Formats: sequence, C-alpha cells, structure tokens
Amino acid sequence: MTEPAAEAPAKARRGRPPSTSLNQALILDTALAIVEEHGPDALTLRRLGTELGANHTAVLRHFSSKDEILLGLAERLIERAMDGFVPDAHWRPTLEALARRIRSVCLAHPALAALTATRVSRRAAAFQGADTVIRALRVAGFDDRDAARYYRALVDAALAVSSYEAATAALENTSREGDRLAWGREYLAASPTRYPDLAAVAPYLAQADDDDQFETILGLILDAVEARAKA
Amino acid sequence: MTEPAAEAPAKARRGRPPSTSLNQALILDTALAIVEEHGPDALTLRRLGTELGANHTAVLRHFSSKDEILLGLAERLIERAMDGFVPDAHWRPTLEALARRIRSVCLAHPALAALTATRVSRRAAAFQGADTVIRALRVAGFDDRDAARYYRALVDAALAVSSYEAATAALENTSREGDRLAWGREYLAASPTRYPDLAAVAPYLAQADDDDQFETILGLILDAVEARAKA
DNA sequence: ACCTGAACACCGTTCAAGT
DNA sequence: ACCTGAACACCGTTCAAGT
Repeated sequence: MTEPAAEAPAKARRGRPPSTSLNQALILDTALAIVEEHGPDALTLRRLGTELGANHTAVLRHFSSKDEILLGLAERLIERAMDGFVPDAHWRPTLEALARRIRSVCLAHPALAALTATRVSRRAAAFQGADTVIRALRVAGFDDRDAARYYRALVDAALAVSSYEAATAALENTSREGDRLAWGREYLAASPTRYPDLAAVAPYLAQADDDDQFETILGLILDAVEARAKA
Repeated sequence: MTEPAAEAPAKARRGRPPSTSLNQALILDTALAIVEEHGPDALTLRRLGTELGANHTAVLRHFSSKDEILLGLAERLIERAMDGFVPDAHWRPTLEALARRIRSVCLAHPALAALTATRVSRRAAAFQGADTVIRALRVAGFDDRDAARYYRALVDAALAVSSYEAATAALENTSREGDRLAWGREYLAASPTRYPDLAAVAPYLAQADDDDQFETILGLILDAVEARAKA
C-alpha cells in the first residue's frame, strides 16, 4: 500500500491538482454562498467545513481565524463595487455612480454588508475608489485639503447609510419579526395630542420608500458640495 | 423557621421588596454595565446571571429572549439621547443639537450603539425626537410631504453615521488590532503612480479627525436643507 | 410566581496524531 | 504540507422540578 515517496518536490506531478483540496479562494466562495443563502449567523466554521467536505478545523490552515475570513469577504465587497467602473466625464455623475454602486453591493448582499462594512476602509482594494473620488473633487475645484476632507465625508456617509440599510434588511430576513411595515403603522397610531407634528405628517412617513430616501440624502450632500465648489 | 403564609396577596406586606429579586430595570442596568465594561461580546446570559447572583436562565423569566434585552437597551439609548433636550428657538440649531446628541450617545456607549442602533427607530421613545425634528422642518417652511421626507433622511443619516463610527470604535476596543492609525499610514504608502490623486492628498487624510468629519457631513446636509427651504 | 439544574444542540480554537 | 479527531471552554434556549 505504501507508495514510493518523491525525493524532491516534483515540479509537474502529473494529475496533481495545484492545491490538494482547500485554498483561500474556494473557502471565501463557500463562505459567501452560506452567508447569502442562510444569513450571517449561519457562517460557522463547522458549517463551512461540512459544505467544503472537510473537517471543520481544516479551514484554520488557510485563515488564522474566523475574523480573517470576514476581512477576506470585505475585500470581495469592495471588488464587486468597483468592478468595471468607468468614471464619467463630469465629477458629480462620477460621485453619484460610485455612491449608488456602494449601496447596490450592500443591498445585493445585505448579510455580508452588515457583517463587514466597518472593515472595508482598511482594505487595499479601496484605493482605486479613493483615488477616483479624490480626482473628482479636485476636478470640481477643491484644494488638496478640502478634497481630502470631502472624500472622507462622502465615502463615510455612503458606506454608513448603505450598511445601516443593509443591516436593517438583514435583520428582517434573519429574525422572524419581519414586520418593517409596523414602522408606518406605529407612527400612524402615535398620539396626535402629544406628538402633533408627527401625527400631521404620519401618512407620508409610511409611504416613503428606501430608494427615494437614499437619493434624498445623496442629493442633499452633493448639492452642498456643488455649492461649496462654486464658492 | 416556617413563617405563616399570607392567605391573600397582602397589599402592603411589611419589609417585602416590591419584586423579590429580579426585574427588567435591574437586568438592563446590569447588561449595560457589562457591555460598557467588557464589550458587546461579553453580554451573555450566563455572565448576566453570574453578575446578578442568579441562575443564568432566570433572566428569561423577565425577557423572552436575549434579543428582547437588546431592544430594551436600544430604548435606553434613545432615552439618554433625548434626556432634558429643549428645542432651540430656530430650526437649524435644533436639528444640529439633536444630531450631535445622537452622536454623543453613540460615542459614549460605542459597544451598545453598535449592538442596538438598527433597532432604535422602532421604539416608542423615538416619538419625541421625531416630533421635534418634524416641527423644525415645518417651521423651516416645508410642506407635510417634504417634512416627512427630510425627517427620514436626517435621522437615518445621523443614526447611520453615528453608529458606523461607534461600530468602528467598538471594534478597536474589542479586537486586539487597535491600529486605526494604520489607516493613515497605509494611504501614505499607496503607490503615487497608480493612485496619483490619492497620493497627492494623503497627508491631509491622515490628519482628519472624527469630530471634524461628523460636523462636515452635518454641515453639508443642513446647508442643502436650508437652501431647499428657501426655494 | 419565580427560580434552579440538568440537558440539548450548538459555537471558535488548540493540539497531538495521522498520512 | 495538509488534514483529522478529540478536547476545551464556551454559547442560547427548553423544561421538569423545586420552593
């Protein structure tokens, strides 16, 4: 049953797969599939092992901890957001498109976004996006100091609002109390004598939709940036 | 040793504490202390039991699940943010003060904010804040529809950015990799040929501070709201 | 009415042992 | 070099039993 051991590490062992079974890319693919299909709480090392057909501790040979896997997933989130992006000729549409891309990725993978959004800014893949935003702001007429300042404000706001929305969406899918419509109903039931202004506009609160809301925030911020650029 | 049992539930049993040992307020106090001292991961039912001098399952007689405890903590977060708040005579300072209060509470209790921010909007305690914001917007001249729209945008943005900031802060305290300064360093090390605009403003990125950044975002949003109010 | 204690079905991580 | 299997020190929740 014993086979002759190769003395030197054979350079091209016929039929030998490049990596025997597990590797980082495969693990991240599988982790992503689990999170998207069964929610963030389903991402456990044991489940990852089962899904990969391996022992649940084998994964720790390729990532030093579960947290490292999360950072790997965060990197994928940025890559997807930036994938194939081409800046517009004008600065404002460029910034709008980037903000919408961040949000799209977060909404497409809410559980992943909720899990990793705060880790995104540290990753190298974010450099490309940072460079694009900063160029747009310099083109708009801001000096280096202000370009840095507004870059941080814009990315932070886009990421914060997107991941907040994603976290809420992920909550609803994960937990059983999926009644986000109650939001509108509760506000409609608020006492008109104690909260007169709230009661007056309550019907409009219920019908506001998330897309409109994101566009409202984005529009407000970019309006102000544009006004300051002109001054 | 046996004492005579009261036949009827005595209305004023001398020396009898109102609730024998555990109650919701005491449990939330203890939970809050644990989160603030040892981080969000330390909040377990077992630890809660130990700290209360009770069995770890006793808590479930007062809250139906751990999630209900989290909702209770979220309610406290709002109460603290609104505590003693008096609206200003003018609408813009009122909105600024409220946004800064939300952020202050999140920064004062980052672990709690990271844990509960997405649950806040559902709670009844938020009604007072909602009413105040909406009144300010109506005073500014918006009709009911726009008041509702901008209320949602403002509160969402303030809560999202504050909890994002808090989540980052909580991460740093909890995990050992507390090198948020690496942020500036990594950007300084970015390739100037591949990322020329990023490299040009990198020195300013490193020195931007969180307070300035929040004020920048707040200022941008309120500038735009004010401009639209005048139109 | 409230609490205990045991049990259940899980976690992430470590480490000696295999091949 | 990579994977396994057992072990360790934890989780939240349920439920019969106590008082």
